[in-house]
Amino acid sequence: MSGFSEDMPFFDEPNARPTAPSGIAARAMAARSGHINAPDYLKGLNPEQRLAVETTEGPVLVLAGAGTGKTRVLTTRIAHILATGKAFPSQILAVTFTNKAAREMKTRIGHLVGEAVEGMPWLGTFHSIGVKLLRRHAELAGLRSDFTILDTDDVVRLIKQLIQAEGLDDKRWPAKQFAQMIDGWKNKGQGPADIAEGDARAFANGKGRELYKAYQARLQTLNACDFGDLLCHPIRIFRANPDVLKEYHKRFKYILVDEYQDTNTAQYMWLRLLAQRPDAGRASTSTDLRPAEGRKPDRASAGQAAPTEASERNSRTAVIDNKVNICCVGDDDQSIYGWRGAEIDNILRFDKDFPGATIIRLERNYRSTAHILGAASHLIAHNEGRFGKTLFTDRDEPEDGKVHVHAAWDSEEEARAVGETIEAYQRQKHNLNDMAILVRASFQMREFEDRFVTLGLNYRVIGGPRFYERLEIRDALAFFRVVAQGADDLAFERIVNVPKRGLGEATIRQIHDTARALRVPMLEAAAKLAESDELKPKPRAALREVSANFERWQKALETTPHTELAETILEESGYTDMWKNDRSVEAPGRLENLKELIRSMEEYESLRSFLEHVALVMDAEQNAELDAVNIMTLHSAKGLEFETVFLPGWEEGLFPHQRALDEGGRSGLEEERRLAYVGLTRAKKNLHLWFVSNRRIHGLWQSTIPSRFLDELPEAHVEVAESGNSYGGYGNSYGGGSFAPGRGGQGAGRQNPYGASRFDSVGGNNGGAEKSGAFSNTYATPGWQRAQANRTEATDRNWGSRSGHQVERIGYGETDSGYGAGRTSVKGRTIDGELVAKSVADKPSAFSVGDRVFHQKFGNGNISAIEGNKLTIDFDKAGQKRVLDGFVAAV
DNA sequence: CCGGTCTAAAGAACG
DNA sequence: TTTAGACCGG
Repeated sequence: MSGFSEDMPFFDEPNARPTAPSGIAARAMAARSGHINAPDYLKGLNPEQRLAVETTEGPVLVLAGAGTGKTRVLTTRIAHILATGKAFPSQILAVTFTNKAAREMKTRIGHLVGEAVEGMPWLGTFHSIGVKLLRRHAELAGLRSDFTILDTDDVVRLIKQLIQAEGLDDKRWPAKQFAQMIDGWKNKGQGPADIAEGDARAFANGKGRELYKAYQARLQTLNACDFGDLLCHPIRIFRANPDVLKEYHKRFKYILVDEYQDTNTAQYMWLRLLAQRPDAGRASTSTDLRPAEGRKPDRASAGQAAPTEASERNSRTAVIDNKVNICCVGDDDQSIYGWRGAEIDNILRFDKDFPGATIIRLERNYRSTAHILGAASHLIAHNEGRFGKTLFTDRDEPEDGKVHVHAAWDSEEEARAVGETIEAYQRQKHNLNDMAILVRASFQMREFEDRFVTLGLNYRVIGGPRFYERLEIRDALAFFRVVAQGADDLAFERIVNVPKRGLGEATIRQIHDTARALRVPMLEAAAKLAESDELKPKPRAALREVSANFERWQKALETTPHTELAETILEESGYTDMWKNDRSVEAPGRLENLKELIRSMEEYESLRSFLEHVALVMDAEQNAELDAVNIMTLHSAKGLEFETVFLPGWEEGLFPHQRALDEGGRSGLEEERRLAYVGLTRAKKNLHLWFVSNRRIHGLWQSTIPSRFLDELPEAHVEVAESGNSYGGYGNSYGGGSFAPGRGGQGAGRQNPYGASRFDSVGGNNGGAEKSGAFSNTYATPGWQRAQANRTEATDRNWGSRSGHQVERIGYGETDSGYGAGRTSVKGRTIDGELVAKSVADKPSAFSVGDRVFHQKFGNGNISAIEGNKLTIDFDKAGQKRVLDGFVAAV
């Protein structure tokens, strides 16, 4: 058992019996004696869910559509395995992607099974389980078991050093870019030797592979690894050490994977290694697969008497012990992380990877209204690469409204209208917490925030930078890291001159060189240098102090409680003082955060375990008390649900995003469509989509055309609504419905869905007149016409500020670009009839400085400057604006 | 070492 | 338009 240290008991099963509490065990036994009295935990499952829970043996793929009870199935399945005694908690490997999901599973299993979950050591994220494996077998990967986990920021800094060490220009070859490349390789499970020649050549004049190698070597000397290594190292260890792998084969009787559609190639390989059995599929009692000594093959069959169907299946299992009991749960239609390395193919070819797999579809949706489901299903049906599921619901309540599509003139009006609609809901006694605005790109948030601040409407931004990514937290952690792991050069470099001690670039360079020459960590090298006379007095004294500090702290590590030590470190290093003396607006907040950091340390037993959790699982807490509208990206909305959902920005170029189309082509478009599907299916009752005619992108006003996804919504489930403006008189419109009633779709314009849109004539003045005839369908209603007429005339109200307004930011320091005043309108553009539109490269403008031009929104003006196709124009009335040259005409 | 100035880039983000 | 990062001068 190489790699298992004494203090990490590994196959330490409780002797007596599975740890399911007696209550559950009793219920499980009752279940076995007949099907009439199913245990409580199975009650309330629909037939498909129940099948997914009870099909414990063999490979199973559960295709769980949005809102079909996926988590319930997963947790109940684990509870079922435990309750029926098929496995001990420690014999179940259950992986998720996020800490949140892992946490939720833990608590929900806890509710089902009682306290027994405490014994589920292998329920966690891919990464946390990866660390666990790697700590056990660190030496097989050339690491010590106290290795450090570097985050993205550390990695980039490290790579930058390497690039410079290679004598390369670090501006021409940005470290960030290379970090992403490495990440991509690791997502595919590729080491330096495995990467494609082309990839290796693409960076740093063909030095890509070398750099990658140097990077890995550097990590090893630092006794560190990056996130990707948490998967790749175990894979390599398993491959090179069959005996180690075999132990895990024996251990894990059941494997469960959440969100399987999001797995990347490395995760897939990792799972394959753990799931594969040397002679899988063949009934066998081969010695190497026998359970560990001192244990019966299967408690359930061995220990319980009644020969029921369940126990029979168990005894069969005991014979075919090498069968792969892997259950993957996911939804191919919600695969939205291809850009992060996820391989939707993993889920699509599950039955090829695991022959004889049972595929179970969960299509009964418990979340949304029939209209919402209808809209979402119809949209996603436009994708080709999918299993094909259709969500359905029994709900058919007359008061359920259709999906609302709104048009607005520009993004300001959009934010205004959404705000009004939210207030209207609020007057109907809806909680703000039950509402969410889901955007495609985070820069869209800005406009809503501005608006809500003006309105005094509480909101909360979810996502964004996390707690431990803040400057002060990262600094503090760097101190702790050096104390805990003296070889952590990156951390050392980060704080050696914090607060400023006069240790500039030159001194650090010198420490670096000394460390290299002596082959010791920088901390040690610094200590040596401080004693030598190679430095000038000033840096020498400073360095001496630093190394004395660390020496003292490292000694204290063994004797002092870690929270106390942490406080001492921050005090003695002068770090807290540094912020106390800082008079910037952020300083008090930073001090507060440091306090919070110390507070959160109390939950861990040692500095080391705390550091590991910080790297892997630390989230910013959010304030659920406050009633506030939720604002987040579509990506971070996956897995959530809200009573009322607003989806702004459904325009070509933004959604689907142009870059997704340019880089991903057809599959990029399909992923965008899945993202749209995710957005639609977040809504339980009310769903509002918005598109605008004008949006400012990177400071330039551009006209936009409605998203093709709008055209893909079925008319039967959609109605076009008047946009909220000052003419609407929204106050009491909900329930009564001032939205224009649709007439039932005739499907006009379906033949050429992407060439022209039935929204063309309403989204803006992009050639509406000539087109409207061809699209006289549902949307040619009086309400719609009115909305159009009003759209251009929308006026500002006198918005007063409300007292008690609160804003919460989860994370901080958003860096979104925003929109200012001024609007423009534009002539229409067409996109390719092909599904994938290409962006147009900047062409030099045909205009010259001084030309007199006309702009639909701003009127006449003179061009004062030209950059490529971007014009700066002094308008007679509207002042100076920057617009794209396609949007003006010569006068 | 600090602070002002210039430039380039600006999609989503898990651990 | 906004922003972070590099760059330069004091």
